[in-house]
Amino acid sequence: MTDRPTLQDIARRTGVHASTVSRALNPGTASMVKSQTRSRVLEAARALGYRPHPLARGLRTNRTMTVGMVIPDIENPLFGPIIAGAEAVLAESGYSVLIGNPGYATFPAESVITAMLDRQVDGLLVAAVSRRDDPVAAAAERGVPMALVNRTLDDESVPAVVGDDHLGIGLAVRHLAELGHRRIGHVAGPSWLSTGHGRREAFLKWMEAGGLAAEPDQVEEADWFQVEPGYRACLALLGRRPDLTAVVAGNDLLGLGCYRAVRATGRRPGRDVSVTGYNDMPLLEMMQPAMTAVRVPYREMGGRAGSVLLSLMSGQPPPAAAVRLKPTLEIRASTAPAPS
Amino acid sequence: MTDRPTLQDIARRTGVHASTVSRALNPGTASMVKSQTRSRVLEAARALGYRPHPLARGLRTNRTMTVGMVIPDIENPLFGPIIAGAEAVLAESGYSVLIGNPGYATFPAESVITAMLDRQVDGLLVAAVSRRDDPVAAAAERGVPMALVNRTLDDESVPAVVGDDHLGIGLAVRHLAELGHRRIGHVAGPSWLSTGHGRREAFLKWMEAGGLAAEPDQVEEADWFQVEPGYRACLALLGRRPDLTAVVAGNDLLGLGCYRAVRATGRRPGRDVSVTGYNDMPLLEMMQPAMTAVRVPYREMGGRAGSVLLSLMSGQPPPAAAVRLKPTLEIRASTAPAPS
DNA sequence: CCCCTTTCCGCAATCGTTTGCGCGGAGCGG
DNA sequence: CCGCTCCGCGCAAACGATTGCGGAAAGGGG
Repeated sequence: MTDRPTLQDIARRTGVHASTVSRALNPGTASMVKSQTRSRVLEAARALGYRPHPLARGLRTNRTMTVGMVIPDIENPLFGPIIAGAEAVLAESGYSVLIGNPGYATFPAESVITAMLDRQVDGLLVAAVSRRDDPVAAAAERGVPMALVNRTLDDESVPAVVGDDHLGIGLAVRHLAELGHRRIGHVAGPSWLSTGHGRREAFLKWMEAGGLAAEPDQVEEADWFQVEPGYRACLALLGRRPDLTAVVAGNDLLGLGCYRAVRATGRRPGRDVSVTGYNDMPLLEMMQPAMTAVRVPYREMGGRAGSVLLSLMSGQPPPAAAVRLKPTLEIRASTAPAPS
Repeated sequence: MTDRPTLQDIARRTGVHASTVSRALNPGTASMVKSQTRSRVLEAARALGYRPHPLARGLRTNRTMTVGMVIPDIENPLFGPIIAGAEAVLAESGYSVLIGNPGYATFPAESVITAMLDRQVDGLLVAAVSRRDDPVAAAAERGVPMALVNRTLDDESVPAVVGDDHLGIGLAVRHLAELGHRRIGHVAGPSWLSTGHGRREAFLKWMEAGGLAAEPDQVEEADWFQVEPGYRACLALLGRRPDLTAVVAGNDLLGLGCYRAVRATGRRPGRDVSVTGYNDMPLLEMMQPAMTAVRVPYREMGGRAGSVLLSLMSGQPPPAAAVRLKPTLEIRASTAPAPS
């Protein structure tokens, strides 16, 4: 609040011109200044506690050292680690993170994005994207450096950092197969999201690869990645196919919905019907039964996305393909040998 | 990315001076310009799609329309709703939210705060504060508009929006008393946090008020608001006082730790020993048994904090006392009549 | 001894807004 | 008809940094 020292102050103190001070302080132009005067400038700057004024600098250089991060619903615990990972990496390079939360209806994603661009952010990190998302693609088209996190566009026209869903679902299916399960169902997430779609495809592929039956009626789609829709979908699935001995859920919350559905049919999850989750969110191990789940490294995902964005902003070409992080399988009590 | 229209462009188009355009566009100075020219200016501005350049404006006015938000560990699901609530309210008034995450050891809170002040934020929202937090108090002393969320300072020298812990603990204790419990224990959070401290004090007060025994050995403090510390603390508590029939936990996670501790003594939570949580985080109702908990309106808390900050930034005096939001009690299966 | 190159640094413009100041003209009272 | 007060608007100076350009001094080669 008290007025901070400016370049002029340092200039007066050292008897040189402000432009020289600027050059001395800026690593890129430091070589244009005699090392002796440079050190005098640095000394004075340190003594006065000089901090470059970000707005003045940004006005001149068109860089704000700020990136925008668009998160669909922050309330989802999933995004905490992603934000934390990204923020840590970006802060390391001096960037700050502006977060925007397209509300349920209040602020559509488009307005959040334009608001951020108006604010002259240097780049964008978008966690909220459907398989075809026009505002996002449009912004990318306009040359704004940007990276997607967690979900991606169908055409992969924008660099993205996501989990390797194919691998992850494979871990779950193979684990169940090894336990002797042969009739396995899938409660899928919304097919208009890359995660919902991709995991469903992966499920069918892996079932086939394992020589297991993969009829269309073994898959039921939930409207949304939440407990209640998972419950309804799984209830429909089990009603149709009471012979299933295991269910691969597209998401942890869907998995919890499956618990309820299994119980509703008078059976016990983890004993009569095995269930696997996806994401491995916190406290999953506290459920009864503790849920076996595919663990996605979300914090690392945020960090990698930050790195990708950094390299984009420094002018480097985008990576050829989406970065896919390898998941692991956390085996707990919700999966057991198939009842014979 | 493509160069945006400036005041000059509008000025040229309407044949007036740029300063007139500025006045016409600015609500505060709009009365200084003839309404006819004003409407011509507005028309041209709309036609060109003019957006004021935030950096240029900020440089001149010393206002960035940005507030910083300091969150201790974003990974904690607790903070999602707080962020969402604050962001929604602030966005309504045109403010953007910059988030800072003092890492475990990488970036201390102080450096995060100074980084934000360097960026010329107009105000600060701090969710990470211990009962005595010097960097925070110092920044407030310097006149930076700021509000605390969720936790507060002992001396309440800084405006804060928190939950009413006294009321909340009262709900839990009275509920248990009505169920016939008379020997109730408390697993407290860290006493150096206002939440941990306040809830412990409230517990003792309410026990006394209810005519129930409140010996010091009925309280055990956990190192941290997490499951594992809660487990250890509750184990110690039950080891010392096997006669307790109920435990009030300082936090949901501590409550989950209590579940484990109760089971470790060969009893069943919710049947032999009742347990209450605090916060009512998502999925608590999915636990076995579903946990009775005091629900704190976190989203509203974030929103209120945003409002307080807005009024501070508009120059109004700080509210006399901390805003305390009323909690409610969600009664579930982890509390039952005391065994006779 | 002269000229050319290099090194170091000052000058001033620039980024896009806001705002104090002053000026011309219109309106009005005397 | 003069002088006063407003009203509406232009002028130019900020805000604090970066950067192209040019100039002075120093150094080196012929």
